[in-house]
Amino acid sequence: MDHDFCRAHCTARMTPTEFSPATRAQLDRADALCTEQGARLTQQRREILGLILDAKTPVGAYDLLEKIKTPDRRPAPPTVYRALDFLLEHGLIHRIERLSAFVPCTHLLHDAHAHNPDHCHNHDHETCLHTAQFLICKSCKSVTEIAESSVLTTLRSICREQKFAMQSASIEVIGLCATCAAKERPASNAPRKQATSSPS
Amino acid sequence: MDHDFCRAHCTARMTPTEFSPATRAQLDRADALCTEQGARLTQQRREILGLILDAKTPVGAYDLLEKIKTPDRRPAPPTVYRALDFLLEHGLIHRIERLSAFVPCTHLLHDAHAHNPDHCHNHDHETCLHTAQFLICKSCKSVTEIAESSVLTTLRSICREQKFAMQSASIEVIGLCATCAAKERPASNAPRKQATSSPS
DNA sequence: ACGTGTCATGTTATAATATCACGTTCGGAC
DNA sequence: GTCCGAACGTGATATTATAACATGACACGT
Repeated sequence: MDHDFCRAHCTARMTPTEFSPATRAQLDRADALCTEQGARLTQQRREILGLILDAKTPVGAYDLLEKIKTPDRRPAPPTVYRALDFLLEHGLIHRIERLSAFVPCTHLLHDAHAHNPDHCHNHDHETCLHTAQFLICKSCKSVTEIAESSVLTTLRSICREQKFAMQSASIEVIGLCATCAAKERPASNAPRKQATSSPS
Repeated sequence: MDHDFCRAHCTARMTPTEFSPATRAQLDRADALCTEQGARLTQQRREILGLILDAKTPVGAYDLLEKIKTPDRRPAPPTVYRALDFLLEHGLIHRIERLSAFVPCTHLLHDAHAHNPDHCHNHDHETCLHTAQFLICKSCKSVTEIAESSVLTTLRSICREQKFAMQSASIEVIGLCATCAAKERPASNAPRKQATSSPS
């Protein structure tokens, strides 16, 4: 049948998700990083990473699983988890523990000089420490990665004192982002009127 | 029947788990804290808290569920989760996100002057911020709560800058405790950075 | 005593997240 | 080509968490 014939030709898959040029640029950078580490950013891993890059909020494993389904292809959870493990190991994404969800690491998001190793204050690849800090909005689930190196420095010195061999750390601050905080307090006990309740 | 008669008397349950005097003292303090907050540390919550206090490492919800089972009584998950929610809300335990498990808050563990509110540098009850920092040993799962208030202060100021309304934070450092680190490195005198490339 | 409200608990089912085990395929080294 | 290890497919299952609704226990006013 035509169908089989077609599949025999397009050996593995239909063109997967199409990403925007900006996303593709980020993916290409990720690819370069992997190559440099002697790892392969396969099509599948690339697709998962692209979806995480494009999402505005953290994405769960099963969300990803849904998104990569096609009429031809119904991947199972391990497919996604394997890709996520790879991306985590290579420092391309972070896991937000509080949400059981994933976000891209900022060093992929910010512009193209990305490859200069010493612009990464927070990603100390020397010591294999892939660590970051997040502000997580309880209401809209948005996540902001912050890079306050002093926090990490402090933690490191505490660990040294205790002879604790630090490998990584997660710092997650829960609360309300500026936008949501404004919404949730329409006319609270605050003495001042806070205007500017701008709708999103 | 005898059985019904007995139950009518011992209204709710058999003596649940028996705790050591030390644990009981901690539970009594927890009880006092609750009362002060207008909350009730019921028998059930007390039992769950006692089990968490007695455990040497973080305890999972389903571990607790197993432990509170008796021939008479086969509680379901919500029973445990409700107790845990209560204990979390009242600042008696912490959740370790990385392990999906629970540990007692140190202010219950350390001695009996407990009730002086201002010895709690780290539990800013004024602002309802119940936050702590943990060192988690990957190998033995032991967890140490540390109280470095400067970390929290730094985070708070970052949040202020970004107009982020901080409600709580989890800081979890992963690595190897002194004991396990010694075990895992039988004879590494190498000053060079050792390629620990694929441990986990 | 009687309803009534509230907090705590019981019970059944199911959702959401994550891993195991085992077989197949793919890509590169030789 | 042959071989090997990494990557992937697949089915089953483990682990963690919550929804939805019913019951029990107790205080309070009447």
